[in-house]
Amino acid sequence: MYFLEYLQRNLSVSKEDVERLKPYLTEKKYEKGSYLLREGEVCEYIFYVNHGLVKMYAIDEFGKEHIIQFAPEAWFISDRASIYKKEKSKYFIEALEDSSIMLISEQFIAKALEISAEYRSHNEHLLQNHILQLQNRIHLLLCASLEQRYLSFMELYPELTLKVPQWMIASYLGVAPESLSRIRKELKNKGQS
Amino acid sequence: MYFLEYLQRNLSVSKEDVERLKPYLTEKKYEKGSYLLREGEVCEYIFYVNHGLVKMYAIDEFGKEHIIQFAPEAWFISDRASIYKKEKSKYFIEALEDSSIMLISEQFIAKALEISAEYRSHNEHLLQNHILQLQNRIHLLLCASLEQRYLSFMELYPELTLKVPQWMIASYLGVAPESLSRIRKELKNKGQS
DNA sequence: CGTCGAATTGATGTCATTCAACTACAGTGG
DNA sequence: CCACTGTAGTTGAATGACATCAATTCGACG
Repeated sequence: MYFLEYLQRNLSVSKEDVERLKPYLTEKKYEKGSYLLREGEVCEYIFYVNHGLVKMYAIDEFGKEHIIQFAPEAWFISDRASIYKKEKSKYFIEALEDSSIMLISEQFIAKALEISAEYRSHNEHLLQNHILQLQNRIHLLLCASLEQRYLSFMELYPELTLKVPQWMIASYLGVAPESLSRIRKELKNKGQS
Repeated sequence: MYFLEYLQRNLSVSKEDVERLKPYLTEKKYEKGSYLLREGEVCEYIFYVNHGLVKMYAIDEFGKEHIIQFAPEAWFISDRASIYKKEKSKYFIEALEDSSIMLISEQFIAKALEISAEYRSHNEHLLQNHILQLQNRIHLLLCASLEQRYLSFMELYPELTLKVPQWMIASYLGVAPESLSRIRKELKNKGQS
């Protein structure tokens, strides 16, 4: 159970505590193409990717997909808006590969916050990090050229640059796949000259 | 002291606790056009707007301003990335009107977290809300047309639609002021017909 | 009334999108 | 083993949306 390893490594949670928390966790396998969350459902879990790869995306009024986030191994992903406000989600979360996912329920979080001061600060750390991520994304969308955004994508997700199809990266960056293709060509030429 | 009112109203913090926390707070007046934070400085505070109006923005490589957030009365604003990681900020925070700002130091937050379980959940609430805001912004930037973004700006900041100059709204939306002007014209025509 | 910044408008330019054609490659079934 | 199919990626041409530039109007304020 990779998530519990993660907990023990990062938080030095005792074995007894781990045992007490286990009932609030579920490990679930998802096949490639299956959904962790669908638009219109209320999100119930924070998902931790033990193994595999997952994307979260929205569909716009024209039926176009816009990728909000990727979550490779050891990342968290979730629609916090939906969990927090018990609203229907606007997003899909879908497995891009066969994946093993840890479903972290609200009860788990409540219990863990209660038991462990360390978990409290860890939870805050996660929230803070999420904010940094999102703020950085906004910064890039507002201030940076497509080229810069692509370069910083490769920094953020180096493993993914080769693994996921290019049209998904384009969707994440907010451009048409053809445009990304042209940018990559330019970058190649720059690199040579 | 409006922020303390806010605390007492939202958190039923006792008077004694308020007294204990006061030393970690500063109220400061900022004149229109003065800076709460400059690019390159490390942000030390969460700012709470007792009264007035404030904007946070970045300057891109061409010298263009991009507004990340507005904070009217009773809003919080800060560069959490800078506070949290003790990094130099990429942002400016500037008063758009003469403003009264509460400077909330990290010591304040640490103390309050220690003293009050209620403050802990309040703090989490703030972080969650910030995430919702940011995620919504990203959603709009990726999925929505300029027109939709403008409409949802007016929903989010109804007071500001008239108060702040249009070119700032354009900057917030990520377009040229001329483009926003044309969109507004279209909206007017639609409304009539 | 004159000045300055903001907003509008029109003309033009630029960049990304769209559409379509074509290549490359993987998987399928004869 | 080879055609058949579908998906991804590239490329070119046409289109469209927004940016830019310049001129003008509007409105607040001294």
